[in-house]
Amino acid sequence: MSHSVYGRLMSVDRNQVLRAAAALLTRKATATMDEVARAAGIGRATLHRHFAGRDALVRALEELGLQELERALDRAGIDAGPEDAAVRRLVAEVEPVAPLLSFLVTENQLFEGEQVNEGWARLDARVSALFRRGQENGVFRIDLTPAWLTEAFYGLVGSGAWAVQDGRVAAKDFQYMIVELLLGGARRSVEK
Amino acid sequence: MSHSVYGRLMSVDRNQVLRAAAALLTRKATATMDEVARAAGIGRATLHRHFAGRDALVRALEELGLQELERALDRAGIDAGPEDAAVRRLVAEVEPVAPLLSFLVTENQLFEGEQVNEGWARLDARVSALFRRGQENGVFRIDLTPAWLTEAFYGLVGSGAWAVQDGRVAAKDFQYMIVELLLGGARRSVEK
DNA sequence: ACCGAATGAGACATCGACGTCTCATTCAAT
DNA sequence: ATTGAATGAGACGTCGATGTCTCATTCGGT
Repeated sequence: MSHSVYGRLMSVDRNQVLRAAAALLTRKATATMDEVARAAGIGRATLHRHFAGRDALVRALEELGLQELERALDRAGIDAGPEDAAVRRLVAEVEPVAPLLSFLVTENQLFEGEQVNEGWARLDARVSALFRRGQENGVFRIDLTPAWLTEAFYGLVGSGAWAVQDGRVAAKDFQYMIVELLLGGARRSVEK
Repeated sequence: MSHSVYGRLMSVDRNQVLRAAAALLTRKATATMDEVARAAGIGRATLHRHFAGRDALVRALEELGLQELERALDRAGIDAGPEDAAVRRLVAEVEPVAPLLSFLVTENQLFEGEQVNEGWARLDARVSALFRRGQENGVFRIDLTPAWLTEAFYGLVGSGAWAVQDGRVAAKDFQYMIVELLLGGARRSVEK
């Protein structure tokens, strides 16, 4: 018997395949199943053996992304300390998942309300709660709704990921650019 | 002879078809040519008579979007007066085109550098120049590159459009939410 | 060295969307 | 009323991607 991680025989690392798929689909969202397979270094048939179809693959990616995002939220310690610092930590932790997040957000827009993974709601709730707490503690302005700040957070992370990908922004500046704009805005401020 | 606008016989208003297509594709980027035709109230055959194929349709939408964006830039009077006020006017003028802009930006990401309309470069240059001028005049912070501010501008406009579409943000708050976040950021400021 | 699971390569049928074409019909101009 | 352009509906054929299947091969465990 050669049982491994989940009690199943596995020569190809499911998680590694997902990584490769994420890396490719992040750059080319319309990539073929065949292209995904090649990118993962496996045959198309094998890819199908692990993921029933393109849908299943995307769902698995969604699951992976949500897990990593939740973990990023955990590591960032969203619920403790000054909220602006928490946002800093959040962006830092989210950076590695940024491209995947961007892909999934775009992909979700296509679903047009079919059946959205409830994980997104939980994620939104956590991020939104951070901004709300910051408002209650007088750290964030109250005229921008938590829902919008959450949305803007996703948007900026996505924009940042693409900007880095296209070389319009240096990878090392990713965190700084996003955090500074999200927290401080573009206008020159007397404080700080 | 029934010559009309551009010297051709036209029963269907080409521009109106483009509007309908934009409205639909904005919501459902993967819409079929048939769906687009139905949305425009015409037959699929007629749609093909006006736009050789899906590519041609998207290109036409790109052209339309670029024209409207350029006009929005013109109307906003980007080159005059305080730069922060100019950004306000810019967002206000861009709002009607926001969904289409969002669609085109996403669509362009798929092209993966094939042949991008040079119009985007011109647009980027104009917006970027606004931010740069603002920096030179001490209105905007200099630690955020104009390229990134431009990118963030697109991103926030897109996020805003989707947030409104999904009802997460009130349509009337669109401009305010974007402008305030882009200019002032989320952090509570002593000034203002 | 052996055995069986897992893989890779390819063949195959299917399906959806596309692009083209035909033909009857509508409609505006004359 | 007549004419011709333009449209709508539908029939095709085509193509790319998908999903399934088979079979030879590889590879790890024993």
